[in-house]
Amino acid sequence: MARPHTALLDRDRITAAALELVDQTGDFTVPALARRLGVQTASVYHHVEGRAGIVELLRDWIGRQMDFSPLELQPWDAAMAGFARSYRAAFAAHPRLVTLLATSTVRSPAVITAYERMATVLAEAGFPHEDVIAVLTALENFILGSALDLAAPAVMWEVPDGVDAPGLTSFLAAAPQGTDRADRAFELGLQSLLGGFRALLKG
Amino acid sequence: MARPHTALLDRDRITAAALELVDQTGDFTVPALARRLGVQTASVYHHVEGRAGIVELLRDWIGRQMDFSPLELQPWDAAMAGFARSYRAAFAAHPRLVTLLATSTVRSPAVITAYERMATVLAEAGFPHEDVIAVLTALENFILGSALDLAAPAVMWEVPDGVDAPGLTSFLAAAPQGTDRADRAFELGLQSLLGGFRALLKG
DNA sequence: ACCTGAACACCGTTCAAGT
DNA sequence: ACCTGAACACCGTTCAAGT
Repeated sequence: MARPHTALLDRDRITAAALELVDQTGDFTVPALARRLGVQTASVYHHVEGRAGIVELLRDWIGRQMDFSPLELQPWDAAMAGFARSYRAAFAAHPRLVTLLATSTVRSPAVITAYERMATVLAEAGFPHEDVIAVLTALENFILGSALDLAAPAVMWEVPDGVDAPGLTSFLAAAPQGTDRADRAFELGLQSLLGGFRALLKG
Repeated sequence: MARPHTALLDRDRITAAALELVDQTGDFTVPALARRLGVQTASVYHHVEGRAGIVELLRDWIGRQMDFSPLELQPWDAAMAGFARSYRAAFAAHPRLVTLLATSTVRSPAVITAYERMATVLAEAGFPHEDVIAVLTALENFILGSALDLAAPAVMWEVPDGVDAPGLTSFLAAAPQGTDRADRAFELGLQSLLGGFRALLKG
């Protein structure tokens, strides 16, 4: 074939195919990607910088799925809650993407801009300047951990044979199941964290 | 050679070698592991159930590094804080292990027992039984996210070229650097989360 | 500029053969 | 029971050759 008149490949098509593979299998390989796109493996390398480049495409993509308009809410803790929910919701739609992107350095322009806005909001709310980053990091850690929880199997704690954990077992039975379980833990944790942040402002 | 009189391999030696590789390179492969142990790749498979089995060995190992004696502290929130610090400290000693184990299902007998104790402590402290799991999950999510933060490069937010984030940049400069940065965020988040949990008990 | 086919070093896993 | 050597299917990446 060699160079066709209309390109067979572009970064958007690569991103979409990679996302499908991750959604379906939890991971992706370059050959599987090429197969799905009806193209040779080597062709993919003309559009991205290796497999790592495809992971970066996915990282950018998920950043662009987030709705950051809640950042304009008042007061500051409503903005923060809205941001956190939007962040987690993007991953909730593609839970298996989380493990792939779980290294925490944030580079995505959209997400950086969102954190810039959050930082400003926190400073205006009266948080000491030297604490702003710690507050944001703590929130980010909680969101990321909660996103990972979405990718986990239905049960978070699996009591192995020979281990006696009657309390845990009965509380697991009393707790919400399925999607509700992760949602409930996220909301309870988010409210608690924000409540704690509010207390910091007064202290 | 074939079967030697004293076995060349056992699960402990495999675990130790895998841990060294992860500490040094951030990952491990079975051939590299075998090389380090002076053994053929195939030999490893007589002692573990594939590469996944080695990951399980590491998961068990890290669980056994945690000191759960703080769980006996009074009151309940001191126990919870001690547990969280012990959990994170184990990963702090081997930060690159976190990504490898970041899927959240907990199976390790030691860690399950610790959560059993936590669950009991929370119920005795007065938390509604249907909320116990959500409280534990929220804490676990925060700890896991914070552990991932330990494996991240020094900078959590990397402002890319062309993006303007003056606030974030200046707050990053005002915040603690290096190890202190992650420690500070963890402690601030932990205190906030526990503060929020305390408020739940009163409401 | 973009796609192909072939090549390379590497990985996870299995298995018959040896003690 | 435990280790080896060889084999297999697979992966990430490169590169010369074609349009």
